[in-house]
Amino acid sequence: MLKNQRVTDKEDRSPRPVTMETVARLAGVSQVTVSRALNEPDKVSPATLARIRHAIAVTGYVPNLVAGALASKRSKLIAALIPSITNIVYSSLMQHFSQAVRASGYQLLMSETGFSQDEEQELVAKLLTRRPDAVLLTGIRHSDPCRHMLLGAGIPVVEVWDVTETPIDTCVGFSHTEAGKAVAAFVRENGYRRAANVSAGDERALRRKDAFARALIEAGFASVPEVCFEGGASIERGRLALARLVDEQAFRDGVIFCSSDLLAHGVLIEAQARGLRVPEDVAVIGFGDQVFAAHTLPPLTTVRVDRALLGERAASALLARLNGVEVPEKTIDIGFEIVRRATA
Amino acid sequence: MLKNQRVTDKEDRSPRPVTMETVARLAGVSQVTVSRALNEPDKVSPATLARIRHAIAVTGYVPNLVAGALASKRSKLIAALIPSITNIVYSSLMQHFSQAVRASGYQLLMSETGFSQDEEQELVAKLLTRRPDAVLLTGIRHSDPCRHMLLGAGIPVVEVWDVTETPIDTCVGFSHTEAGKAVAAFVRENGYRRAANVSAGDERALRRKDAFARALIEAGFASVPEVCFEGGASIERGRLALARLVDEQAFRDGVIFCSSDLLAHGVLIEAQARGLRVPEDVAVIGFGDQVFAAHTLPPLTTVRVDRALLGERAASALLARLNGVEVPEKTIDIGFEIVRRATA
DNA sequence: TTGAAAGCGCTAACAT
DNA sequence: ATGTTAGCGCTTTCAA
Repeated sequence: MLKNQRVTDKEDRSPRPVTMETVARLAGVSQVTVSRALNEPDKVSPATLARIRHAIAVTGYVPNLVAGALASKRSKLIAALIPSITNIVYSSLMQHFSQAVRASGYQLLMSETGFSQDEEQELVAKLLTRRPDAVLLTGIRHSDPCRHMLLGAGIPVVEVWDVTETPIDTCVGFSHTEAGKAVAAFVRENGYRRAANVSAGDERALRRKDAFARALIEAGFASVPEVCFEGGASIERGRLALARLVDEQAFRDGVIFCSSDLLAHGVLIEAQARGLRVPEDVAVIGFGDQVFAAHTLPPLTTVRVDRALLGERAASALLARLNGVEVPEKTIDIGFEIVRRATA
Repeated sequence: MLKNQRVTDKEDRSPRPVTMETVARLAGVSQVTVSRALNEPDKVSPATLARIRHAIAVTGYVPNLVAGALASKRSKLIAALIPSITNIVYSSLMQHFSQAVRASGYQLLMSETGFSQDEEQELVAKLLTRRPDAVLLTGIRHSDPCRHMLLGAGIPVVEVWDVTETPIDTCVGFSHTEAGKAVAAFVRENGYRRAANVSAGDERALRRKDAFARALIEAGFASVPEVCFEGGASIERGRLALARLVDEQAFRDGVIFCSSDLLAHGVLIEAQARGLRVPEDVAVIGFGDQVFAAHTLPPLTTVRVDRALLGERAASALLARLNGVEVPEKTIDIGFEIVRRATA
């Protein structure tokens, strides 16, 4: 007998994974019943349910969602592409979005595009390989192959942080052109005669900047000097920007519109280092209304975008489509708001 | 004929997904050959390879990794658990880690624990459901069920940001106790007679704080007042902390050790708002050496931890084990470094 | 170099 | 309330 066993189990030294079948045998039911106990417990009698739960506890069974996803064609995965995970503007959006979709049982597969369309396209290809149930994209500019892949996948897509009449599927955000114009109007209403732009290399930031400058030029400003950086915003770059504006572009006084609060904070610090008074000598307007904006010296005037709302709206747009609900509006504009504090 | 077709395809209105089989038929080969063309192109003749590639382009075939993962028992997925995605300390670690593992074809499934062990445990359960090939955890404190699940999964695990003699599998980080002591030594060497702590509610931060205070008390300091916050660090809380220290704890002068650069920055701002000179009245030491630390006013003295190195080491520890390489050391200490600038 | 067959662990019909 | 059967779209043997 013993010998027989030895012969039987040969090289069988790989630990068999615990599957539904394992649990089923222990509970004295069939494998499907275990599946039901997990997915539709009401359809299983209390007695069997208890036996199955016990068997699960005893075996330490962990459901295999990759098998489940293959069989059901639903992965319960949402792919999300953001430009940069270290940029709080995007990471906090992900935080809210993630929370909202998790409540419906979805997990997030997140990747960074580094603000590159090519990278984004490659990542979309990689991500679709996991058969996500939906996709979140940042911005409305995407390569054609990217759009095609997404369209071909036939899954809900939401583009965030911007609005367009022609989204891939749905989009939720606000108009960056309008934001730039609104800040220009604010600047004029407050009697500034000179203005400058400081901007990071974000396509949307550039559109705000351009709209801002255009509106001011049209209103009679002689020129709107600017300092633009490739890549991300930082306090260091904000300091550098003011230095350049003052030292190289002869910017003496006026208001500076920054494409992010981080840059604005840098401008504030550099102004202080140079003994420039804010807002008397240089006024500063940020963008984003990050948590620290209310606590700089002086408190920062900025443009608020409700990122929590953005995340929730993006999630509910996707969840609605995943639940087969008809969504009337393809485009949701959550707007923005100028928060006046003390720097302008 | 036409009629026949109609009858044949009944209700067949669901678009058949493009599978390897689809590609195979178009290329005139069997399905396995397509699989080989994708995974081991050298084992396929150039001619067939070309036909297959053409067929893939024509059909827009997107490989199904969920099927692949089920069959191969390798998901090419790494699960990562961090306390908070909006904390740059963790998000930048993820950025580096992600880059390193992506180079080997792995994707990241990331979730936030919100500094909670219970949440972490729940997330581990959820994540294991996706059958990741490896797991990254933040810190060395985990619930017992969490450890069990991970051990049971039989996959490589790396714990980051801390070191211990008894990791679940491997760990890479540095000693927070040693960091606290080192800062205390720095404080004494520089002749400070009074010190305080400002800390966020991070278990590791608390250990640094305690080691710092203990070392100073042992060295004869009368007391080390402290302000601790539950939850994350912020500039606002840094400002509030200095206010409390001065207004409520009669902290008149000395050095303040902050558990993060963000808190330190807040202290700096509040000091300025109160007309306190830095470092003459209050000296400040941060933690993390974030990019902005060199650009505050004055530039911030802080403790540098090489997060890029941490991410890379964590990745290579995991990748080595995934490749079946024997890893001699279970624990990697990447150390830290006090960066002296102008605030202390 | 290529193919046939057998699963991976689950869910989706369809019985009973 | 429970079970049977048939896949999901791949990879892994093993043959040819």
